[in-house]
Amino acid sequence: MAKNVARPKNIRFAVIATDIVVFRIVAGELCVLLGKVNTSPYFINRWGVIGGLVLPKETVEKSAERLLQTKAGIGSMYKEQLYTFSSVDRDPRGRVVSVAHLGLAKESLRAGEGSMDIRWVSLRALPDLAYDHNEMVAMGLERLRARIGYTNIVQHLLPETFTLSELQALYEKVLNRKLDKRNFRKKVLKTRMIRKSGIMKKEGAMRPAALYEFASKAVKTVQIL
Amino acid sequence: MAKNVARPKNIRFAVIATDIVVFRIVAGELCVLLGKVNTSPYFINRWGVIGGLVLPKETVEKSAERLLQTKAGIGSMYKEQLYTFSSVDRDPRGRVVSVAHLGLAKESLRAGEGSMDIRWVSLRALPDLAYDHNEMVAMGLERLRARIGYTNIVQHLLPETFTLSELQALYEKVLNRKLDKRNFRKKVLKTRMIRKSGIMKKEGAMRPAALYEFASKAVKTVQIL
DNA sequence: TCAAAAGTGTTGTGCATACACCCATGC
DNA sequence: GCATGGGTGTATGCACAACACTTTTGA
Repeated sequence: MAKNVARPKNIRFAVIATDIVVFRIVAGELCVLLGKVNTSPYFINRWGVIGGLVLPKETVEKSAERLLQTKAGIGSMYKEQLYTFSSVDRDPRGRVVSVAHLGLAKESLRAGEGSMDIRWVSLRALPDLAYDHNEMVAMGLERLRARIGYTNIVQHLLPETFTLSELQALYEKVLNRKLDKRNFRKKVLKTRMIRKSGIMKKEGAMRPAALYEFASKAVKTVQIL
Repeated sequence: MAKNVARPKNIRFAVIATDIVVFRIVAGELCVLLGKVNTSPYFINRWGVIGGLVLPKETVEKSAERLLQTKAGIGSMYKEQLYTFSSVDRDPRGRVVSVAHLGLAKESLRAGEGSMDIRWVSLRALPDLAYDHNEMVAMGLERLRARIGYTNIVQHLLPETFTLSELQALYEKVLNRKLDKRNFRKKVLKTRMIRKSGIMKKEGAMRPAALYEFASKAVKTVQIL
């Protein structure tokens, strides 16, 4: 290496944190998981995504998992790294570098029910969040939109079995636009990423719908849209 | 938030670092910038990508810029965040969380010339690197490959003006496969991401080639391949 | 006139889009 | 028999892949 640069006396000046932008469909709406933030005097009763400090003996991924568990009572879910936010003044209390994650939760999952401090909030009614969390949510949504077009990660927002109409509705929610039913079915079946479960869904006074399941739980890239 | 977790007595246990995987075409080969790593007794005379500690008053992006400047004498270049590596034992000396970046350098750029500690190394002859740097390089290459297919970032590997054959050769180097000349030209021109500069390149006993330039310096997403 | 790279079009095939009606069920 | 969502096919145009020869220049 060329030359040594002046080093700060204390090289451990920063705190490492992680934040998780968790999406989930709730009552037909694409929602994000928020928790109350109270870091007086800077943020009083604001909302923010779930996050917290990384511990000395855990990776940021493990930390994200632990924080979801302890702060929102959520078990395991699909997660991927999103972006690392390192603005010097992103936390008014001091230097905090946060590794943001994208998380996807199934509708069946229950989190923070009964708690006043944890809520699923529709993206169409997103408040001003603490810190740079609005930016994180925007980035998470952008990433989700991109990735459902070429991977099978939507499965993490769906139950084990689902109808094609439900799958299409989910794509439409995430992409925020209508899709053609026949073309959607052709495309999604052509990828072979889903297959018929063999079971039918009977519900109400309607023709029963075939229930499908994902062929592989591993994240795969396939051209869908 | 639900409950408080036990916090470590010193929450500032970690060091934040950044590493930059810089690609550049050198003599027709796709190369990556490496520097000598000597962290006795763990790594003696190994190679690794350029990196170092983030300072208290800089973002990781600024830090990457500074480190490239001071360690390799490189000015500004295109950079984007790649991934944050946080394995607990990725650095044998202690906990270091590193935010890796992807960098692209033009062939005209000179770095570390004359230094024994800085080298551009062909990807086809990549040695065992220090830390988790092989993983970083692999991830950087994967990202570059994906992104040249749908953005105009190749421009950062090219001089201001270039011929279509040079552009195609670059795509072939990065993707490591041959492309059809006529189809390549049609596709790349259809995106309108490049345009004729109006100048011709005369060289040797050959038909002169039209020189092209990028229409926009901003990173844009366009369907290319 | 030769060597070396630049430049250029057509055709077939498959894929995407647009679009509307019948089906199965429970009440 | 009606209301509700489930399920299906075709025609058209567009995009992509495969493919080979002529042009321009300097030596």
